[in-house]
Amino acid sequence: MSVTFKIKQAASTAIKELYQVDIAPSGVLVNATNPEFEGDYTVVLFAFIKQLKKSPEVLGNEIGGWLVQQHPSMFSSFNIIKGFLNLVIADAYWVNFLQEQHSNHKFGIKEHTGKKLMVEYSSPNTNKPLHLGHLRNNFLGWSVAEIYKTNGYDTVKTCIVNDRGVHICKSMIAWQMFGNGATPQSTNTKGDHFVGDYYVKFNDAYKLEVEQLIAAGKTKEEAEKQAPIMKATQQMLLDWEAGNPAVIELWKEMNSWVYSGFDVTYKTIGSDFDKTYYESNTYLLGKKIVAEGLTKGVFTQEEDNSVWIDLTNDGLDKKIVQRKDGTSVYITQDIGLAEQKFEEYGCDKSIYVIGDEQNYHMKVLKLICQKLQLPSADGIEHLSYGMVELPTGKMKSREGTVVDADDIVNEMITISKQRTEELGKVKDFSEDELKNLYTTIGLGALKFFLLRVDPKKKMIFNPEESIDFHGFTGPFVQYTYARIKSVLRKLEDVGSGNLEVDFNNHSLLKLEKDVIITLEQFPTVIEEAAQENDPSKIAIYVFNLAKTFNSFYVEHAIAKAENEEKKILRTSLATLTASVIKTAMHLLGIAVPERM
RNA sequence: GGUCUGGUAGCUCAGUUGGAUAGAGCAACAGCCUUCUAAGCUGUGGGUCAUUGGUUCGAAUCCAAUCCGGAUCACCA
Repeated sequence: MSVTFKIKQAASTAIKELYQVDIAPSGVLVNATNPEFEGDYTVVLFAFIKQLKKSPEVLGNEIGGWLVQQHPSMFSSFNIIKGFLNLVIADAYWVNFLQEQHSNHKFGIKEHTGKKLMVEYSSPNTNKPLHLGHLRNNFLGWSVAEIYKTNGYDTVKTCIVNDRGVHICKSMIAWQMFGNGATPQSTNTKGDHFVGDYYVKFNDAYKLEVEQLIAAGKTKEEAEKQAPIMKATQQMLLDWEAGNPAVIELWKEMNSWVYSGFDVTYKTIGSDFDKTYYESNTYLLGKKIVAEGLTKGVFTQEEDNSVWIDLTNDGLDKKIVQRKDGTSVYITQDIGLAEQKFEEYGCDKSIYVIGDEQNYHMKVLKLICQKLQLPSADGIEHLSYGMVELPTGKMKSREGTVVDADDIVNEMITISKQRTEELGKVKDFSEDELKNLYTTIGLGALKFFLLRVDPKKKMIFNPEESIDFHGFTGPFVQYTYARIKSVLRKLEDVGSGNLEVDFNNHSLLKLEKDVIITLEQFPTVIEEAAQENDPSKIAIYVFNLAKTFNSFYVEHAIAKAENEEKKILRTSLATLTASVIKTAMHLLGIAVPERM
């Protein structure tokens, strides 16, 4: 149980005992004490003065006095400034906390709750390679799943691959026209990039044809419709849907190239999935649900046989759920897939990691599922994230301003190699160890950078300046970890004592206490991160912890502490800090090196 | 136009259900390595929290209006 919650409880009890008034613990506001005043945590009294008809001073003295008297092991003293009751937590309390947790490698990790979470993330198209925006998606999805795992959930990570449709056919047509039988192997190109190149070639050829048609007197609209390459593409989609063997064969082959490319990228960045759904298998889903919805009266059928739902009473629009030819539309497929997922896994909650341009779609999806009273409905949550933009604006593939995922990952690894070599601290590492270290640091920097920002907000990526290895970054936290481990290794050599020293009357130094207070907040932060589907809470926390520890580290010696008692205390402090950093970074998908 | 969303230091971002003099990092400037890893630490400067009004003991936070961005409003996925 967290300190702040204990304070809330104690204050609630105090008010009940002193004034016979019921105030729930959650109704007590507890903040960290402002650094200029004495105290660790502060109870804000303003909310109670009206109800209890006492001045803040009297109230503070009575509650503060009661707390110190009733819980001497927790509160050592108090003071009142205006309506703020500042509480000093007893050093013995903090020391006790440290003694209990210092060797607990699972500090902050909760027991299994039996609840199940599904996270759908990544969801690539198979016509081009991944870019920076996909990385944000992948890192968020993986991290959120891990955060829930730590909160006691069983998790299922899924991916829906958008493997069919016009965009795929574009790459296929371009390959038929310009490929001359080339393959990723024959050109020594990564499969997803290989196919992506033909997607670009398609667009170039299409643009040219449209220009020629316009020059021949067509309107822009006519030209776009009549361009031969576009007509061929649409014909190919029809052939695909009709099951034309040659088209299906080509489609399978080109997709397999893309998957082999994706596999490499996923392996590097650490994305993995328990279940992959393919849209080519799910795009016909939902018909049964439409039929059920019609009998339930949730949907209505028009004269042309198309089926609709009217959401105007919910502040939304009318939505089509089935075309007049009886085929499903996007939203219907999603409803069908939601049901299929629920039937297969029965998760309590299902988080969709999807860009914020689909906010409306996701709102409609959940609402329709609720109206249909599908069991999956209430568990649907949209983890909506903002776009990654460049200083010059949005990334546009046409203008060549897309930051390719493989490129940026490689660049980060290269930079981390340079920095590491400049510093020259790991010259004794083997080739493999060095390679691992560069990857750990490079990916750490990239993941931390993309996860440290509130997912809901769009973010700006400046290739020159954004990637830094100092300050609020992954490598800063990794470095703090490596430095602690270095100290601990030295302590092992000389043999450190255990915690059997009597700390009852031990008084903590300011910087020691700062670290312990921060450590104690970790479990609460993990809970908040899950509640809000927000890994940035973890990133901000772990940076703050590393910073606080570093301030302590430069000021006070651990291995060469003033006396044995201090040495043991600080060793356990460092041990727990390292452990929390490791756990927290893991929640972000970031590894921590023993040395760097 | 309707709906949603954002505007905080030169730049990138924090800021819990309203709480004390609005915080970090980067950049700038000034310091700290014969002592546990300087990818570190300490300090300085830097703000009309878009604007205006309202709610109250108290507003960056809540409400209203205005200004400026972005997303969305497909029988595409």
